[in-house]
Amino acid sequence: MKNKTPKSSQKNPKNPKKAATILKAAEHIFARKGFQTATISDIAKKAKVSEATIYEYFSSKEELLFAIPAEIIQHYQEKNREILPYIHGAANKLRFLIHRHLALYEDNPDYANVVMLILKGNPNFLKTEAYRVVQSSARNYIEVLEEGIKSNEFRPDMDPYMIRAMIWGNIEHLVTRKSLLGKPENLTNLTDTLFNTLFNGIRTTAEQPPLNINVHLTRSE
Amino acid sequence: MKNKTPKSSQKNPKNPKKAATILKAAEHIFARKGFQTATISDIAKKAKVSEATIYEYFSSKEELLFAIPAEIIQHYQEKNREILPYIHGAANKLRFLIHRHLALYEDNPDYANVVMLILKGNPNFLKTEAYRVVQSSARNYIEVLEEGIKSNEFRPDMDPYMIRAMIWGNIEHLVTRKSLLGKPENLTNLTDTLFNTLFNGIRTTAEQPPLNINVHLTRSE
Amino acid sequence: MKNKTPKSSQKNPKNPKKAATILKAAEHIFARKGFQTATISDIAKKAKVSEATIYEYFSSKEELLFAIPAEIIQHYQEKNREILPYIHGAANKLRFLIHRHLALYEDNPDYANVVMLILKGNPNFLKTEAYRVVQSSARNYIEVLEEGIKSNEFRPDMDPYMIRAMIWGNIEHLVTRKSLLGKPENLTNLTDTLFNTLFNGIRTTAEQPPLNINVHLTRSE
Amino acid sequence: MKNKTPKSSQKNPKNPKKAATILKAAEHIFARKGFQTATISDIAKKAKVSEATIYEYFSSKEELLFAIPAEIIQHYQEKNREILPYIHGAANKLRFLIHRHLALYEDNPDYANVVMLILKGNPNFLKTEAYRVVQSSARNYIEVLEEGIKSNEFRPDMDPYMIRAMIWGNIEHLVTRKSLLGKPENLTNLTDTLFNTLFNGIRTTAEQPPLNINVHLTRSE
DNA sequence: AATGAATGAGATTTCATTCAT
DNA sequence: CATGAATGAAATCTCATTCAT
Repeated sequence: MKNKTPKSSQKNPKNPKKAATILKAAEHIFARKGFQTATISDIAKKAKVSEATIYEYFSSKEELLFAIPAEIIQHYQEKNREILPYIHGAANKLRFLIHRHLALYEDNPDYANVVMLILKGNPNFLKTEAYRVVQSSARNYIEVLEEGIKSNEFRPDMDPYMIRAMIWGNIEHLVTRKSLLGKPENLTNLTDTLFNTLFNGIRTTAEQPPLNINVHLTRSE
Repeated sequence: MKNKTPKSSQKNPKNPKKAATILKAAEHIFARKGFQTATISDIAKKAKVSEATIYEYFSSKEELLFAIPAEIIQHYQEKNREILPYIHGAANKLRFLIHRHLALYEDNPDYANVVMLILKGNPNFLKTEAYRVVQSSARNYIEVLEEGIKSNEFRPDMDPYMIRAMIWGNIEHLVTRKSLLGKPENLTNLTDTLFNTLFNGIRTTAEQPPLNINVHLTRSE
Repeated sequence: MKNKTPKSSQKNPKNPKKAATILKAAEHIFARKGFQTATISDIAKKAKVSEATIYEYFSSKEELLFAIPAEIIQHYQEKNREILPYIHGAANKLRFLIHRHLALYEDNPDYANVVMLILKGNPNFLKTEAYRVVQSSARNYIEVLEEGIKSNEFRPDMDPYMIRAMIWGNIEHLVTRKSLLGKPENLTNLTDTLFNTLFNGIRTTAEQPPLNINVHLTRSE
Repeated sequence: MKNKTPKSSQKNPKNPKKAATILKAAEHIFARKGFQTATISDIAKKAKVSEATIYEYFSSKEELLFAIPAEIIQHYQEKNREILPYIHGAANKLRFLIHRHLALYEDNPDYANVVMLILKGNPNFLKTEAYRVVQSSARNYIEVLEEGIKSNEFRPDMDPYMIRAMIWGNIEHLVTRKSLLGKPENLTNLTDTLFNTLFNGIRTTAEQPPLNINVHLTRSE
């Protein structure tokens, strides 16, 4: 007789405004308490709804967590796709992507916390629709980097995937530090440093063995 | 997050061998199940001791978690400190550090999992003794980078902290990917790619700063 | 067991057709899921009405359950009362009752499930109007059995209540088996077996010790 | 990472006495409140242990329920098997089984409640080990009935399975009535009524096969 | 008359942790 | 030293039920 129906992970958006309220509350609480420590009760209180109401909109605590990035990342990627074509040159595009990436986290510190401290460590997130969008936004980098190679702006021997890992890793490292230590107060300011370092490397130009050309002017006798 | 009275965080190492067994078991279990999902019972079973015995050696589940990196990171850093002086040139030292860093995670995949997916998201880890060692190992990078500036191997205008973030972030990004997706099968192989990119940047050589041409006009007698 | 204020147990039959639809749906769901496991939501879906509508017709889940037998048993008993007078002889009447009893469950397997697996275990059902009708239908048996005693068809020393318990128990046992195990595929076919066994007992006739009467004819001297 | 181990439904009998205490408490509470209405908390209070302790011994509320009949039915059946061989004649054996059956419930009214009102309606019970024993005890009846046919004590045309259904159903009907209505105060007293009715039927003796009268005419000398 | 939306009210279950032996 | 046994303390999640529209 027992017969659990496999709960539909898609709840009807009865009242989209309330869903958004709950999501914001969840983001706030998760960002401060972590996933396990945060309770549905905390979130319900913050959102000023009953706990049961949360379950009307999200079928589990984890689904609630995973729903947090969905909209923001979607919007982020759409805007990227919209603007990129207007930017000239792969290097400029790359700088733009880096800036956007940093701004995303700078403008949404709670979101940054949730992503860096909670979602990144949760393998189930990989199965999420939101993660699909993350992947698609990662492709931006690859496309721009390949464009730069074609246009001769970037070294042809570089591996776009490695470069992306470098950028992505750098950004996430900075964001995580900010989340945990508050240290790099401002993130977007670092856009140029990051870009320039990546673009030029750290080798001192002087290091490039200067060509010493000794020209001996000899007076012809 | 939860922050109970910190108890005697130093338990008598009654039987160091058993402590090590427990730690290995914990690493194994945590790596596979995550912190919350893993149970003391799981770990006890794996270590073939009773749950109560675990509490003889570690005063809480979280302390057990934090104890995992202690030894490995200590040993890692000591070896770094030991070898570094024998390496000539900041660039070579930097390459060495990157290699060691990648090897650390490559050689200890369970440890990598624990660090990337669990510890990084736990703010309490920052208060840990082990984290102190992590910080000290982070200083290696700064020292080497500063040495490189002094020795004119690296650009004087670069920010060592930013460069370190770049390297560190890149490495952790790669390691996390490997933990979650298994993707970069081999990590240490990437040492040179990472180093070279960082060293030379991605700008095509054609656009590199113009050669310095020193013209010495010598009057021939 | 739980016994909340009994509310207005008589709801206005706003739309009798809809009430019937809901009842059929409830019977279907309860029969398959049991009382606790079945949800109002399940029933609402099956009946294609909203959950709130169910509460327009039935004031609680339990009242809904108890409403299921009401009509069917009423109709069953009315028909019994109607036909019985036309049957000649207590034995024939008894056979008729058994047949009807078996047919009731055979023709309504969902109803059989609900009665055997759910209602029988619920003490609150005894306070129900429907149970009153069950009792009155039980009286049929008593009346017929007593008639049989009077008419000398049945042993005068038998206890009608015990006999009824025997019949009733036998039938319910068979029906329950069918509900749970599907085993006696056909129920009404068993009417005669049941009746004959009851009527004749299981003692072999040969077993009745033959009376040996020795008659000595003596010639008077 | 999530990885629920499929709980072993066999818990170590750490302390058999405590397990028995819990079982008795559960029987008591379930008998009075029904399965759903009874709470683990109720049972824990009655057994004077914590709720968690109950879960040390039984892995779920339902398993706790199913554990109730295990021992009692086992013991019941063992005793039956032990005594049966000493009884002479199928009829006597049958009377014995009926008596034992009634006594089982008479002597354990809480147990009777649990079986009649709760277990009988739970299809999962059929998958239970205890149910296996019930089945084996049901086989007693069949064996005795078949023996009676062979020995010519019982009619050869009777269906043992039907007869068993009759007895079993009758008994359960009486026990259920007693559980719900308290009505047949005494159960074992009914043994003979039940047996005799079954044995002789309810047909009036007048209609029974005519007596055999042997008349020996002897000529006196 | 019908229902979408909201929630009150708990119960089961899980573990980390303790303590007496 | 080691551990078997016991439990305190919550948290998630489920539904029957209500009410405003």
